[in-house]
Amino acid sequence: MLDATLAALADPTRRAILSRLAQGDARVTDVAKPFTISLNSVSKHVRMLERAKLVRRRIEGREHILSLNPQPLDEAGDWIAAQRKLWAWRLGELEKVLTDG
Amino acid sequence: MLDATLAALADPTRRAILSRLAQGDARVTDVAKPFTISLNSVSKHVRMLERAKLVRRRIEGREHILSLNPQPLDEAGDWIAAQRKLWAWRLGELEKVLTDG
DNA sequence: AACATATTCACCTCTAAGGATGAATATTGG
DNA sequence: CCAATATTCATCCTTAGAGGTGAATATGTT
Repeated sequence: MLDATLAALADPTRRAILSRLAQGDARVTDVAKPFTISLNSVSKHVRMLERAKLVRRRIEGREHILSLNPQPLDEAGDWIAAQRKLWAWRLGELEKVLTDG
Repeated sequence: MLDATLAALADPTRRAILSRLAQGDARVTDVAKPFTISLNSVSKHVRMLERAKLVRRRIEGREHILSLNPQPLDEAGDWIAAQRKLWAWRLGELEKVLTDG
């Protein structure tokens, strides 16, 4: 699942959509407002965020209300945190070898 | 810079390459060994990792030695951590409203 | 000089993503 | 019923990525 999550996060438009939703649930139109691109393009971005399960949609009449789902972000964060630790350890060992022995 | 970093991390082959390099510097050929795809394709993945500055290359004779650069990973990790906090806060507030208010 | 090794370059194919526009669908409000 | 609103569907264009193969380049070895 990391694939879809990280790919979804790689696009600045989608990150902006997520930031918007972090302030509260919103309709597709609301979310699209700040962008210069077409509503249709925003709709596609939203669909990708849904595919990555970062965003959920509930339909109320003709309005689609979007909300965040933190789970995939947690997973991605955990993976990166684990790598950070590994890398830091590895670079620390290297340092030891260079200075101490 | 987040764009390139997250896009680079979105591919499983590239994440595997990074994991390999976390165990120690290695040549392009070494890094390519576990994969069934061609050396050429791996070389291209390495180039993308370099573009994202996650990997550095030093040339020793005919060998290109690859090593990790943790900085972009730190930035990506920080962004995700910040979002996680924001989202958690937002969902916490929502919870309050639902139960208490 | 000749050969092997390490890596990239130049192309080609296929698929997916990002953008646009115009039409279709569903719902709400007079 | 009819018009406006909210959203997606269908289609098109362009660009980038992931994969492949074969040739080119550079270095090391005998």
